[in-house]
Amino acid sequence: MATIKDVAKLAQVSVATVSRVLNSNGYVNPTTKERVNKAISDLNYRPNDVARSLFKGRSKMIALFVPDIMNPYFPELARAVEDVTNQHDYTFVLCNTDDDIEKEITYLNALQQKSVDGIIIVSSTINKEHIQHINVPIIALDRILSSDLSSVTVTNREGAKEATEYLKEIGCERIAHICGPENASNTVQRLRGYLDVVKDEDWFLSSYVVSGGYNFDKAVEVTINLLKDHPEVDGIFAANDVMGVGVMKAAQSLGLRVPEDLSIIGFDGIALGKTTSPSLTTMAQPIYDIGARAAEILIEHINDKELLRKREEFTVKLIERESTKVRR
Amino acid sequence: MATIKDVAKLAQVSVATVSRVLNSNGYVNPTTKERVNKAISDLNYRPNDVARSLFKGRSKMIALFVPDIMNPYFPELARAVEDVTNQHDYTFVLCNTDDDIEKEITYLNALQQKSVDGIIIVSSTINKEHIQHINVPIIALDRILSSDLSSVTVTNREGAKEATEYLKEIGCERIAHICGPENASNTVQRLRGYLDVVKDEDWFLSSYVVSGGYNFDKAVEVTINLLKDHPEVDGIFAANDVMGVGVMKAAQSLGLRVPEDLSIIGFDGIALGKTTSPSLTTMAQPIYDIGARAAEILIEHINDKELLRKREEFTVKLIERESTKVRR
DNA sequence: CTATTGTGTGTAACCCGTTACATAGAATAA
DNA sequence: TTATTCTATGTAACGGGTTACACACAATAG
Repeated sequence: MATIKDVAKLAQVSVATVSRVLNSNGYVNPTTKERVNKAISDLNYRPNDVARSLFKGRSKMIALFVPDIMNPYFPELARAVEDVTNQHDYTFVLCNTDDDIEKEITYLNALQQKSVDGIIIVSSTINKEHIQHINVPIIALDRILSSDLSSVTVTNREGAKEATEYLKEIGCERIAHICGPENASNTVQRLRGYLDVVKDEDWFLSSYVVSGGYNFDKAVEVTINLLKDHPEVDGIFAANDVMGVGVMKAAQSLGLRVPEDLSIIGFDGIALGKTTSPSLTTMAQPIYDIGARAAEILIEHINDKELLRKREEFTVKLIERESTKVRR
Repeated sequence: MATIKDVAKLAQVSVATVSRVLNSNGYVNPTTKERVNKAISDLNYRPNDVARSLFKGRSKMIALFVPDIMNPYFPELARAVEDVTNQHDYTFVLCNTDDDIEKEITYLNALQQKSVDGIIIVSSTINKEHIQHINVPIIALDRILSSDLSSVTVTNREGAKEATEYLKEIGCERIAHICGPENASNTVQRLRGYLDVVKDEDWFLSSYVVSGGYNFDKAVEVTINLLKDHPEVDGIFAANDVMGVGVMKAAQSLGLRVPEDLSIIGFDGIALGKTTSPSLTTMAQPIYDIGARAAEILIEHINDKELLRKREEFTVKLIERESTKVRR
């Protein structure tokens, strides 16, 4: 690979002049500039980003932490972050953390050593202390990690409330909830939204809430148990779509008709919900927009270290599909 | 951030000695070593990887090109590559190419400028010429890009043949095929496997093959048309699971029972196939293993520039689920 | 007892850019 | 006409590591 010295030699100028041409700063005589550009293209020269990074202390890389890219919520998020990242000439690094704090810390260190410019984090385990000594901008996504971090989230509680109310509206009289893992903040929010609607109903039982850990197989299993114990349940709000589809699978395996016998609503709005028969009604998040916005805010922080903390909250939107009865 | 000089000063040695301790090479007196290690931990020093990369000309980064991480086949692949990558202390860079050669070339250049150590590519557009002047090891995944590249693929043709034969065995008498996009090499292979079985059947019609572009919505659409034109079709081999689920959706929307009226088999073995009712019978690829193996071979190439080209082919395996009639 | 090898450490060049600073001629201002 | 500013370019330090080479002393060999 040609270096800036080779270009300088061929164009008969100093490396400083070549650098000026490359970065369009300082004075360069148009004739000289042309000579340098010719040398650059003749040698097919491309500046070494590593050397640049070393001097600048910045690497033009952005990392995204997700628990597991195999969870279908994350690919769209990752895609959004990558797209924005690329538009701004950053390179995108993906880190699967398994919500394992050890792995997260290892990544945090490795990325710092690589002078990564910023990190977007979806995590249930990282807290203020883990990141206080990190001098790279961090954005919390989907969940809030620390009071002094910018974040992009959604109206989990309100959305959950709306989902549950929707089930009531269409005529469900016993509504259960399959919630996520206890340690995730959005599990708590969505559960609260559900309880906001049902806790004062005379039919409400605490056993109408069971945890499916945001996991398909677990959701199938707990739903089967729930429906066996409580055949009166005619509506289920699943805290995410993966579990919503699990609930549908469970219902169908028990011979229940969806939505005639059981209405199901999910949360997230991932593509999976469109593939089932019947397709899944859901409270959809603008997943791509969330990821894109997080990346934009991160880049703002990178460009302006003094930028104040931002908190942005997207609203979720009901998508009526086939897993719920038609509104009367 | 502390530098090696700070450590050297604190430990009262030269930077060379610190470097020797860090890299465990050369002679270092045990006492000195201890002093250096103390200084390192006192300062919480971590070597700057950018400086290291500049000197070494290697960055400890590996990139994966996929058409689109939102296609559910790729997250598992990406996960595998990332896991292996991490085990060997590499950082994982994900690139969504949309099978757009412009984007691919842009990435190739950007990664070279970053001294990336190796690239794993899934692409239908990149060919020999695009990569001949690239001096970084490249592995072709899922599809073969160039005769001189190591690759990891699956037995597409044999798997397709087996899938089609399976439909025959369970009693299907008119078997159609929803194929992938024309430009993908595995589309061609899977189509050949299908034709190997059916081309000499007296019932076979060329209109039994339609393209669904590996896409859910497209597959739903073309299947509806196919089944309207050819109500005699009682078995469909979809070239991937996403389309297989689309076929199921189409069949159910037409009021057909699966598998009683129509048996459906997919290809890939992604998690999606387990979520539907009925669940999707498929020719499963060992997706994780494929990705992991590609990453391992890449690392072998990185460590040994003289390593000969390797061609590894994984076999696919029938997973009988509920979308096909039971074998008589 | 000298020659050789092993041990332990430091100096400085190198990787490849960027940029502060120096220099100098040309253009403009006073 | 002289002072000042603008234009144009070069030299060299710098970023933070790694390592070739030099040097010195200790241990072992002959």
